[in-house]
Amino acid sequence: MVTIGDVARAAGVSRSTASYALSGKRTISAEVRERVNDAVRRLGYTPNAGARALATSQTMVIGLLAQFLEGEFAPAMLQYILGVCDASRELGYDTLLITEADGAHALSRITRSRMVDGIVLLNVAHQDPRLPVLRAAPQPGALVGLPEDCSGVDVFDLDFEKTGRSMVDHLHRLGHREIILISQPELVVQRGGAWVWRLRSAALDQARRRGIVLHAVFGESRQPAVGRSLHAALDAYPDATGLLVDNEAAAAALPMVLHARGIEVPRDMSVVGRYSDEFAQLFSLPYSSVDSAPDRLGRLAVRQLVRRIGAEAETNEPYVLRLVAPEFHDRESSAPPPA
Amino acid sequence: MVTIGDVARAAGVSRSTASYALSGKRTISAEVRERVNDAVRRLGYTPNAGARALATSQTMVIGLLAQFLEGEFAPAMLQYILGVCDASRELGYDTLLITEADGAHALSRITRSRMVDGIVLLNVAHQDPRLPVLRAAPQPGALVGLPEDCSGVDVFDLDFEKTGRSMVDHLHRLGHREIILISQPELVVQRGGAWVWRLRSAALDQARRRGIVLHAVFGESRQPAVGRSLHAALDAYPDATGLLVDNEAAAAALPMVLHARGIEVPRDMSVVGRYSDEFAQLFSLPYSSVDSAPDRLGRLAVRQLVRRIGAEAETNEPYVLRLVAPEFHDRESSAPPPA
DNA sequence: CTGAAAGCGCTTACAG
DNA sequence: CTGAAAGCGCTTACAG
Repeated sequence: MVTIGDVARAAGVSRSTASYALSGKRTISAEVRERVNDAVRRLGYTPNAGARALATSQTMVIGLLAQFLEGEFAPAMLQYILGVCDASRELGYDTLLITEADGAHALSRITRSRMVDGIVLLNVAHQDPRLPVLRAAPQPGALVGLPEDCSGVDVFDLDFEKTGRSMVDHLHRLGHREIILISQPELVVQRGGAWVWRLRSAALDQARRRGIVLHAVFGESRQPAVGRSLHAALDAYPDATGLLVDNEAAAAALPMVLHARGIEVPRDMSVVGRYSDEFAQLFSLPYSSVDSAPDRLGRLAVRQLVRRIGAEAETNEPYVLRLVAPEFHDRESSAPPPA
Repeated sequence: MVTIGDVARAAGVSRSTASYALSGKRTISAEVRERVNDAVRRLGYTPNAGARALATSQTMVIGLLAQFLEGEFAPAMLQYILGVCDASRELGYDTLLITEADGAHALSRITRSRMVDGIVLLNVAHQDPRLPVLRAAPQPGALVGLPEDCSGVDVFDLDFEKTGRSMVDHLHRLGHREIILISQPELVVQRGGAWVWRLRSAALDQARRRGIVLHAVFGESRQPAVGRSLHAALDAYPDATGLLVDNEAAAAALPMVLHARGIEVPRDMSVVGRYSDEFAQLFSLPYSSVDSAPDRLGRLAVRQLVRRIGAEAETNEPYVLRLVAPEFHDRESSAPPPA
């Protein structure tokens, strides 16, 4: 293994000079710098990450805690992961991906062993058992997902409340007076998936304000249950003229279900979803939707995390709570209700 | 930060004794061991990963190189990633996830800086630019995907040739005499996606042997193109009675297409796919399929990689080339052709 | 059964 | 502008 000592010897300088020449942390004569760079190239030198981490207390690695929970749609998670991973790399960091079932335990292991400079938590629950661990850790953390208690961390999420209201308003404005909301499975809510009820209760409230009827039901996360639940909802509320879908699996299953029932969108039924554009494209979901922007949220979290890693012991910068406004993407799946 | 020195002091022993007590690498009196363990618990000690890596030359991290290429179905990749990640953790390793576009460059960075003990390459192409880099690296590597040259690495893949033959035979046995094969997009093949043409040419050869007609076409990876391409294939070969689908996006789009054309499976058309069971379940694809077993392949690769990391400089164990036999999962989507 | 010391490969004050 | 030395926190021969 070629070390900085080899480089120094080849360049005829001391190890410290070689190190400074590479880091640029002090002025080095052009000639010496050239000799060092030459040696680096000739010998194919790359600093040992472990040694550097030990000396600097910086690993240049970000820990990413993902969770694949029952009742959630795994492919949707991938987009957050890729956003975080790509953004990290652009800022000079690698990504340690943690998928352990016991997230709190994994987080403790990762942070205490100093494997990472910071943590991104995905899929944060209302009262997330990982949060106390994260607050106690020496590294900063950024969340994608809004928990009950945001203290000590930077938080990013879609504004689900505004999303719910805007989805209702969109259909109300077109003249719909009875609509259905398909949420995530009830299991997700029970587990503390606050985003689900945040959208749901805001939608219910907005419907009340507008004086229209909203039937809020929980969907499923897998076929064939999800298809059945859609049919059940449509059977239960035959007069509904609009459908709000806050559930990826349901959105993916919806075309078949509507087709089977001979329902044409938007002629017979208006539909508005809430999922990422990537998702919409992959499955060609022909419904207007609010973009859940997983890539963007992941990137925002990383950017703030890296800023905080850099700031470190500096002025106590206040923690960020950023709720991204819903962006509506029109795919012409809504219209006034049938006469 | 609490170090092993703190533990040693608290336990009233030397640092080496504390270290040995924790590693168990030499016999320590029960009493001392207890004192050390107590101190560890009281102080909340966890070894510093960087320091340990420096001392042992072992990072206990596996590098996972994924690629998200145009024309490929990203959600399918997730299952390989999770297989690798979970298997690594079970064997005591963490996973560094690399998604950089320039895989060869990233691989070089990761291996030369000694961030990882071994490498898993996903989505390996026929002539993969990452392979020369991997062979030159000091760490061992395991591949998921069969390249042209397997020297110096352990290789795991589905037996795509056998898969292609068995899919054809399955329909031939039922009496089908004209069938269509939908492969991945041509772009994937051009880029060196050998698995695509391995299945395809084996299927073509097997059809020839059986004396039946096989129309092999390339599909698409996204809607709406994928739906159009399915319609086009069905328009082009109206007498075909069987459909082989080696394309996730096409499989996901197929129910809608068949529905739209009034084709009932298996009454009017027999269908056999090639995708993971997880995928089939997520989208409730009602077609019999050969399981692409991403989770299993990822796990196999990791297990062999870890074995090789352990073996290290030992007897030159020969490299493994393991092609997993196709497993057929019957979902009753095939039957004799209509009279 | 235990301890003192060297060494892993870096970086960075401290001196000049 | 450069070098000799200390130190980051571990592990592991070497001695006893």
